[in-house]
Amino acid sequence: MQTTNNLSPSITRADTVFIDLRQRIVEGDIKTGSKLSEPELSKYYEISRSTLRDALSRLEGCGLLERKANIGYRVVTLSTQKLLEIFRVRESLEGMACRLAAQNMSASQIADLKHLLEVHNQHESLQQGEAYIQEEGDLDFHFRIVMGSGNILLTRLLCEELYYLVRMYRYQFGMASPRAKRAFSEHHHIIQAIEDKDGELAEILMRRHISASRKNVEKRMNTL
Amino acid sequence: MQTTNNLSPSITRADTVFIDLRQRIVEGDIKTGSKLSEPELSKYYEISRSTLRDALSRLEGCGLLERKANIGYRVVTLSTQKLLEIFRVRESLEGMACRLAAQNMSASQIADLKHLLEVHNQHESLQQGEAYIQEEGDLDFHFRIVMGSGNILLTRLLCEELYYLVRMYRYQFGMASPRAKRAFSEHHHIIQAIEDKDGELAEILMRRHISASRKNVEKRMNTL
DNA sequence: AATGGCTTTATTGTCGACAATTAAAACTAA
DNA sequence: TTAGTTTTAATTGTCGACAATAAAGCCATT
Repeated sequence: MQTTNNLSPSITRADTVFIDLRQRIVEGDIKTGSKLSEPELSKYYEISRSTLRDALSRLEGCGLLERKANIGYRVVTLSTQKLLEIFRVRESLEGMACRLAAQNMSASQIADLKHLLEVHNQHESLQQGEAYIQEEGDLDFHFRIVMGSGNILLTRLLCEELYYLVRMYRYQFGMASPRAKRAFSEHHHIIQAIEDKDGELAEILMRRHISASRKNVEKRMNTL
Repeated sequence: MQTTNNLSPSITRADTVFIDLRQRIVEGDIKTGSKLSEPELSKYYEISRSTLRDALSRLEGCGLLERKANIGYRVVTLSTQKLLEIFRVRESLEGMACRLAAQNMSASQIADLKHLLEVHNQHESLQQGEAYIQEEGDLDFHFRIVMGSGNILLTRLLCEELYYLVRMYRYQFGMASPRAKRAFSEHHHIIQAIEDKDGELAEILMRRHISASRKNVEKRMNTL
């Protein structure tokens, strides 16, 4: 029997351009607030404007681009205000994700996550102050907990929309978090609550964890 | 000086089709899970496939359509499982919105909201059991609180993505909530907390309010 | 009759060109 | 020179057509 191959990638030109543009925007290669010229980009990627616009519309869906009728697409502008808004949304969504993860994560998933934490701890002690790896590790931790929630909608909102914005801020605002060790400890407490199947505590701890990062940004903002 | 008219609507063909399709999908005129034929729809609206696809891509961004490469767009399918996921997300996001609304809503905004509640109460006592008005009123209440949060990202996620899905479920699952009076009372308590600037309580009450709806669906699901 | 492969048809992906709108440049008048 | 207006150029919105892929129909074989 020929099973209807539901997992056929069928990668399309617009897909590859979408992924490449997304990376260039997140990493700041295409500057914040800059206008995207359709003729220019279609020439760059050697594709037609139609397929480019397909890719651009998806990037708008991710919240990385903004569009005005008859004017065109612009890369979103970053601001401390918007960053604080993201923290608020993450606090609520990831708090819920953590509560659900405590209910739904399997023993092996939890074991994997604990192992991941150990690996990150090794890295941290080896290359102390290496902010990049640290931050990527942090996001990896959060990513896995969201996946562990088993809530597809929640996962889509966080992993396919917000996290690209989060990475964009980290790249371009360069937040070398001074709370590395504390963050690691908080991660440890969170996973303990998940292991104990204490969803209520897990949510509280995750919310505090993210809220602390937000307050950290607010504090720095006030000193500037 | 000619101020650059930033508020020029510049309504485009794709915009009107987008809005019309959105309504037809939400109200079930275009059936859940059905495949959208681009040639057919472009003929129906008397537009080219290009501008139709523009509208469709935006509907995908709203979570009303799903797309597979080389296969096309389908209206999302509804399920109790997905509805429960929406409730979880709403519980977290609207809880946060309510907390922020308690901090940020102006006195006049709060007064307007209280007035709205009274109007809804009148309607409810006049046309008892008229589920439609009741449900629309409920969503209007939630809508205003989200707006009152002052968090643009939060507002975008809820009002431009989730609420259309919520209305779609209400139209097509026809949830004549048996908790009308209780819901009204809960709304009253929530706005009281907001008026008292008690963000923590406001969040708890809103979460309970939404959680109760979710449990209501879960209960009904078990009896079927 | 049912299954597997092939052919045909239809749909989506991609392309280039024209029309409508906006932004820039050039021009005129004070 | 500067403000306002007109003209020009560039960009986006829209269109129809072709190519690539998937679905449907057909035939042969078991």
